[in-house]
Amino acid sequence: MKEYDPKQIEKKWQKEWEQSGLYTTPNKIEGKENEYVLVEFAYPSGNLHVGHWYAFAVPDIYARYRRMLGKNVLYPMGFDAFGLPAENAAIKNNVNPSEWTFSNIDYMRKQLRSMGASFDWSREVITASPEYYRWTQYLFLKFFEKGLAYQSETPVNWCPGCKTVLANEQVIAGECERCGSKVLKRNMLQWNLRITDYADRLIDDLTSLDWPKHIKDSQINWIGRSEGAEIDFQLTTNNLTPLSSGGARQLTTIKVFTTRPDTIFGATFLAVAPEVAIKLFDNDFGIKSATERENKEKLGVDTGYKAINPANGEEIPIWVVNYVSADYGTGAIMCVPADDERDREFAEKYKLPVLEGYKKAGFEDYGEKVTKYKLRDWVVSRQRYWGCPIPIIHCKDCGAVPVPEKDLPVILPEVLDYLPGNDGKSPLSKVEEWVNTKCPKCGGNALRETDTLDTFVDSSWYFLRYCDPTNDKEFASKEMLQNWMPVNFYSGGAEHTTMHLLYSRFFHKVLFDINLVNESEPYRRRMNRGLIMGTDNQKMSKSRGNVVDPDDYVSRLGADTVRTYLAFIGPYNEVGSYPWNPDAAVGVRRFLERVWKLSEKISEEEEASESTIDPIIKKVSDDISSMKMNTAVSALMILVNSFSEKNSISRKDYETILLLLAPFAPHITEELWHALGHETSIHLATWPTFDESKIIKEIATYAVQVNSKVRATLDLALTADEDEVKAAALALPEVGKWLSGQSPSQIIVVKGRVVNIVI
RNA sequence: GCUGGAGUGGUGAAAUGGUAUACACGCAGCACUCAAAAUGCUGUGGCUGCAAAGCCGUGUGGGUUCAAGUCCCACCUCCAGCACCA
Repeated sequence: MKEYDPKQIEKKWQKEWEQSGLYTTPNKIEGKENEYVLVEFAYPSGNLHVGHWYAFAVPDIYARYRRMLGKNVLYPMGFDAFGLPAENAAIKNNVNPSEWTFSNIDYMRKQLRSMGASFDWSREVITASPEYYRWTQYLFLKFFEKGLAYQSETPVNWCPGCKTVLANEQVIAGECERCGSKVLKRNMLQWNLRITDYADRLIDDLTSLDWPKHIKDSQINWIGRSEGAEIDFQLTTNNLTPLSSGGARQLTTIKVFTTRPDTIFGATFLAVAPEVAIKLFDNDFGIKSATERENKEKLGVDTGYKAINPANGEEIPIWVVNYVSADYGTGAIMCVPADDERDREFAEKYKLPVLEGYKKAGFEDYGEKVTKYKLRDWVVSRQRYWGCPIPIIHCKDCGAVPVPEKDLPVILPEVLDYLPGNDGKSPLSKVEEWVNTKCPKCGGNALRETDTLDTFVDSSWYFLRYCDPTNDKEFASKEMLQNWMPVNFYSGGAEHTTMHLLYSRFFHKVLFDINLVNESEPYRRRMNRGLIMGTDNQKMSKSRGNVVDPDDYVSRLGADTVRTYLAFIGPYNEVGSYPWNPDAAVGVRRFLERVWKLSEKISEEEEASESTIDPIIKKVSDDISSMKMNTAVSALMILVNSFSEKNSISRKDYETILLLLAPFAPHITEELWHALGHETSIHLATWPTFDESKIIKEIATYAVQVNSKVRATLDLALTADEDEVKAAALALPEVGKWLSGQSPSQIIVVKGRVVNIVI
C-alpha cells in the first residue's frame, strides 16, 4: 500500500467535495430534521491563524457528527467585514478599506477551504456588501419606527486613537477595546438603541436557555439590576437664599436612590455627583467625578445646602463628591456611614457624623420602590468611514427622516479621503454631493446622516440572513426562519459575552416584538471556547512574535492532523487556554499513520468484535455531544492501538473506525473509505450504532481492598453474586496476609468494581 | 471588593463517591541502521529497597464516609468578567 500523503489526498477531496456540492445544505430534506450549528463569523483581518482553526474546525467536528446522525445540518460561514480594525489596517497600509477587506476575504476564503470544514459556502454573507447592509439599514429603520433608535446629546466614550465614539461594552478598564487608547468623555449628538427597555427580559429569559452558568451570570452582572427605593429629601428653607449667579432655583427636594431604604435613620448626609450639583446648584464646587480607576481617593465639598432626613427630621448637609456616578440611579445618594464602607471612609476623612445603632425602617416607609440597571443604552454612531451608513436624512423642517424603504440601500460612497478627523465628524461629511439631498417628506434641501453604524449592529442579525441568504424581498422570509431558527448550537469567543451575545439577543427580541422573527431568543445552546496560546504559553500576538501560522503545519502534517490535534488538546467545553505544541501534534499524525497502516490488516474472514468496538462508539458519541473532543480522540487512539497489536481486523470493524474518525479527519477517512470500494462519500454515511448489551463487560476486575487500601485485584464473572465475590476475595493470599487471623467486621462489595474488607 | 471558574506527573491532560495519573508529548533504555531519521518494543509520580514489597501522594488545614481529586467548612494561589453602581 502506498504511503499516507495528506498533501495530495486533502487537495483531491476538497476539490471533489466542492464540485459535487457535498456540503450545500438544502432547506429541507424529506424525513430529516433541520439543525443549525453556528460559529461566529470571521473578521477579515488578512490571514487565518491557529485561533480561527480552533474556532471553526472543532465545531465542524460536531456539525459533521450531527449530519452522520441523520440531521440536515446548516453550518455556514461569512465575514464580519465592516469595522474599525479593517479600516485601521487599511489606513496603515494605505489602501482603500473596501479594497483591503474584499481582497482579504478572497484570501481567507481560500485558507478556510484548506481546513476541510463542511461550510455551506453558497450561503456566505458579507456584512459590507450592499445586498447585506440594505437589510441592516432596513432593520435600523424598524427600530427607529418603534422609537427604539433615537438621537441624544450625551457624554459618550470618545477614543482619541480610533477617533470615534465607543459603546460602554467596548471600553475595557477605561481603555479602547480595539486600540488600547485611554477613553475620554465627550458630549456629542449620537444615535442610540434602547437596549435598556429590554433589560428585564434580557435577564429573565436566560432561564430557558441551555447556556453555561458563567455566561448567564456575566450577562446578569453586566445588566446589573438592583431593587431599591427613590426617596425625596426636602431642602431646608435657607436653601432659597439667592445664589451669586442670580438666584436660587425652584429647588425643594433632592431625590436619592438607595438599595437600603431600611437604613434611612442612619443617614447623616447626602452626596451628589458633580454633574448633578451643576444641575441643582449651578456649581460643581470644583469636584471632578472619579471615573478612572487610578483616581481612588474620595474627595468632596460641603455645598452649604441642607436637607431634612424624612425619617427622623434631622437637618443634614449636602456634599458634592467624586465617588457618586451621575449616570446611575439619580446621581444622588443618602449616606449611611455606619453601614456603608465608602460612606464611612468619606465621613471619617471629613469628620462627618456617624450614627451607630440607629433604628431600622421598612422598605417603602419613606420612598417608592424602583429598579435600576447598570446597563446603558447602546451608542451605535461611529464617526468612521468603513461602516453601514445610517439611513436617516436630516431636514430643517421635518427633523430626522428615515430614508424610504424603496431607496435602500443607502450606498456607502467611494471616497479618496477616508481618514477620520479630529473634529468628531465622519469622513462622509466631506462628501458634499452625497451629503446634500432632498427631504423625502417635504422635498426641501436636507443632509444625510454621516455617521456609520457600529459593527456590532451588522453582526446582530447575520445568522438570520444565512437562513435565506439571497432573498431580495425580505431580510429573511418567515418560512425560512421557521425552517432553521433558533440556532441549536452556537460556539464562539468568551469576549462576546457582554457584547455580541447581548446585543444580538436584544436585536432578536425587538424583531420578535414586531413579528419579524418567530422566537424571542436566537440561540438555544451556547458554548464559549478556550484560547490557543503561543508555544511560550502566552497569548498569541504579532508583537510577541509567537503567532502560529496554521498553513505551515497543514503543509507539513496535513489538515487532518491539525484538526484532530486541536480536538485532542483539551476539553472544548471549558474556557481554558492551551499552548500550541507542535511536538504533541506529531503524536496525532502518528495516530493517523497507524489508522492508515491498519488497513493492511483487513481480513474478510475475521469476525466483527462488538465487545471491543461498541463501548468506544458510545464513548465517542457521548463525548462529541458534550464537546469533550479530547477524550473522544483518546478513545479512538485506544481502539486503534488495540487493533494494531492484532494480526487482523475485520472489514466491519475497520469501517467503524473510519466512520468514528470521519468528523475529526475528513480527508484520510474519505480516502480510505473509497479504497475499500465505497463509491459514495463517507460523510454521507450513517454514524455507527452499538448494542447496549455488548457494552456491559462479562468479566469484571475487582479492586480488593483491606481497610480501604488496594492489596490485590480479582477477575470475576459479572454474574457472580455478593457472597461469591466475598469468598473469592477472602481466599486471596494477599488478603490473608493482611487479615493475619482477624475476622473482618464488615465487607463492602460494589458490583464489578470494589471489595473492601474492613477489619 | 463583588460574581463566576480552576489548582492532579517534566508538559497538554483523564477519572458516574469505588484500582489516581487513561490518552498523548517529552525523557531514558533496547531493537533495526555504517550512522541518523522514521518505526517498533520496554520503562517513566515521589521516597525506601538488590528484589519482593512497603510508605507517601490530586494547592493548604479540618470534616462526612467502609471509601474523597470528586461531597461539606475554612483558607491560599491563579484565571476570567465587573468594579466608588449606593
